[in-house]
Order: sequence, then structure tokens, then C-alpha cells
Amino acid sequence: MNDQEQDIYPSMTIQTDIEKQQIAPIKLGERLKEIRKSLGLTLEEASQKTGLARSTLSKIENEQISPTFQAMQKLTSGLQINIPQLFATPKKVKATGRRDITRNEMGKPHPTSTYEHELLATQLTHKKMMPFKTRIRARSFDDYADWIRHDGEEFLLVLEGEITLFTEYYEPINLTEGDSVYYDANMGHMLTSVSEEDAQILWVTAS
Amino acid sequence: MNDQEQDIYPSMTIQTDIEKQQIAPIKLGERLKEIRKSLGLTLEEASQKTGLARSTLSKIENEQISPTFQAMQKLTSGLQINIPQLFATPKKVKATGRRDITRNEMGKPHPTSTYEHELLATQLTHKKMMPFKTRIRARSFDDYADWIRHDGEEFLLVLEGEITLFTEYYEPINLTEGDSVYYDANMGHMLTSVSEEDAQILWVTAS
DNA sequence: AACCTATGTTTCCTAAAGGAAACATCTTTT
DNA sequence: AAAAGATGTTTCCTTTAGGAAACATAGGTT
Repeated sequence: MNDQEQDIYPSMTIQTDIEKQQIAPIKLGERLKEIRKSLGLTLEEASQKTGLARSTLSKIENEQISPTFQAMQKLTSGLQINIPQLFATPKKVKATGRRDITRNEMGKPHPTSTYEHELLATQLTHKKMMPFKTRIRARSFDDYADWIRHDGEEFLLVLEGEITLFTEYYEPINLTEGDSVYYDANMGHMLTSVSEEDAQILWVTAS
Repeated sequence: MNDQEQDIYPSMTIQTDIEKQQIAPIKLGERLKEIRKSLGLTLEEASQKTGLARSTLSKIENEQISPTFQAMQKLTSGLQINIPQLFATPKKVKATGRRDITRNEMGKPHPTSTYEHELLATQLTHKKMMPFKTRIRARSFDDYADWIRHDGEEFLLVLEGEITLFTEYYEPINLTEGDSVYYDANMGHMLTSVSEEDAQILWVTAS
């Protein structure tokens, strides 16, 4: 799957790092207090570790002042936390309880010139992985205009037939039923069928 | 795979969000200027978008002042960026060019009382997904002490045989060769084989 | 060239942050 | 129970951040 093909269906989109960092309508003070408490520190101790006055910490925790970036750096380095951590709400609102079953052959078809994709679990959006079965129609290196490359990592398992895996930095290699590969998708890659029948694979992408 | 079984091998560990956020010994002003320029904005335009005075922005960019958290919020909301982005160095060091092939049956065995895992791509560490083939030995609900649940999301494809998928919030459902499921792993889940032979599945986890 | 305009910097003032110390509340010690 | 200590809050003062306007500097226009 190359970049152009992406984002056609919502179900094809993958939740990226950026999206995960939900915007912070943050109660910074509250959060800081949580962190300090979880470290078992008093204001005085935290003051010593950070170099900020006890009173200043108190005011920050009670949202009486808005700390400067400088102060925040002292906070993070002193308490051994990183900045995103300060903003990430501890109980992250992660989806839970979702489930999506795709019966055999009942995925969403998505054909291209070289691959015949069958998208799985398309009822779910905002998932971390994108699984799909693919029948490899390409028979030759020349069926591709260029390397396919995109963000993220990919896992591939051959379900039937035999394929050749071309990758930018390695020699081509043949894979047959049951074989699998894991690779960085930034590296150029492409597949061709070599078995009599077009090979079928399972593909899972994450970025 | 339950929590206890995790983290036995480095190759089983999955790269988490926290690890990705590399610490930032940041030149905040410099970074802000980069962002503003990349958006093609003048100080005046940025001022209008953020509600911060032109002069203030100038001083921040030249590190003459240390913005308050309040100011930083105006920055991030006005320029449509999120806070970690402000700190992340633009050229993120992401792995690329890795590749790991696992031949059929050549994965790393990892048996438990209910499952017989074969871990795939174990040569790679810090990957976003953890793929493994599993033979389901459990035959009954009672083979499990409790629901299996852990962080992240899971994708499952039945390679051979038939299984029953038990999930916390849904009725049990049977899956046969070629069927697949995607679900949140926080939701309790467990599998049993129902076919004559123990069923085999492919499992991919991401968190 | 003189003139305007757009963009960024600096100045000057006020509003707000940060620190020291007094204060208020608890808990522990004797 | 009184005294001492520890912890967090508030006050008061100094320093710094943030905004308005003046200033500097660069292109464009006539």
C-alpha cells in the first residue's frame, strides 16, 4: 500500500503518534500534585529537588500562577519527568471494549494494479494497526513504477503461494506459506508472486 | 498472552508511547521560529492567531523571556500544534531499514498452559507490533483462571481449525479458518479450540 | 532618490511570576 | 495538654513576563 492509496476510507487510517497526544485542557497544577504525591515528596523536598521555592510550587499546584517555561524545566529535570508526561492526563482515555469480526473473504475489497487488498476490521476507526489480506498480482519487478514506502512498520505472513520480497537495502528473498517478515516501511519494498497461483498474504501495518 | 508472560524476552517488548518521546534539551525560541516559518507566518500573523503580542513573540523567539505556561497554551492552540511537538526535535530519529524474516515453524517457542506461542521476528527489538503464531490448547472456558487482559490492541487471524472467542462484553463467537478479529486487549479475552485438531492462529499485538 | 509599507526589534510600563518569611494546620513528641 | 515539628498556604516584596508603541531595517512603488 503506498501513500496515494492511503486515507481513502476512515477505517484505513491508523492512529498516529500525533493524534494520541490529545490536546491538553490541562489542569497543570492538579497533575503536578499527583506526580509529586506519587513520588512521595513534600513541597519542601520537591523544592530542594527542583530549585523552585516551596511557595512557588504551592501556587502552581493551586493554579494561582502560571509557571514560566524556565520553571517548568526545573520541574521536569528535578522530578525526573519529561514534559509530555506533565501534560498527558494520567488516566488516558483509551478506547476499550471494541471488537470487530471479519469473516473469511468478507473484508472490504480495495484493488490496485499490483495488489488486490481485502481490508479487515473496517468497522473500527482509530486503531493502532491496519490488517488486510492481499493477493499479489504483480509478477515482475517492472510492474512497479517505484519503491513503495511509507511511515511505520509492517508485518507480513504468507498465507498461500510463494512470493519474492524486494527491499531497498537487502537482496530479494523468496517467502513461502507460513513464512513471515517484519520490516520498517520507510525502506522501499514491493512483492511479486512466483507461485503458479497468485500468492495471498496477511499484512499488518502500524505507524 | 497475559501480563505475567510479558517482558521475558527483549524481542517481546513493544515500543511504548513514553519511550518515543525523547527528552528535549530544547531551544524553545529557535524551535518556535522554525514552526512559524514553516507555516509561512509573520510575527504579526502569528500574533493574531495566538493572541500574544508581536513583541512578545519576538522576545520568545530570541530567548529574551521565558514564556509562561499560559502563553504556551496560546501558542499551541493558536498555531495548531501540540505541546510535545513544541519540544520534539523536528528530525525524529526513527528506525528504518530493519528487516527480520521468520521461516515457517522457525519462530521462538513460548509455551503456556493454554497456549503454545511461536514468537515471530524476535531478532528485532523496539518494534511497534508483536506478531506470533499460537496453537490453542485450551478446550474449555475453565482452563483459564481469569480473563486475560493487557494494554493495547490485538488482531487475530485463524490460520487453521476453529476456535471460540470469549470476550468480556460480547457473547462468545466461533471463528474458523480465514476469519479475523480486532479488539481492545483491555477487554477481557480468551480462546478455546473447538475443532478436532488444536486450532492455530496468527496474533498481532500493538500498544 | 524620496516615500511608503511590511517585518522584526527594542523601550517603557503594568501585570504577573517567583522567593523569603510569616502564618495556619496538622501530627508527633514529651 | 503543651511544646515542637512538619507541611502547606498566604503575604509582601523583587524580578520577570507581556503588551503598546516607538524604533530600526528591509523591500517595493512612484
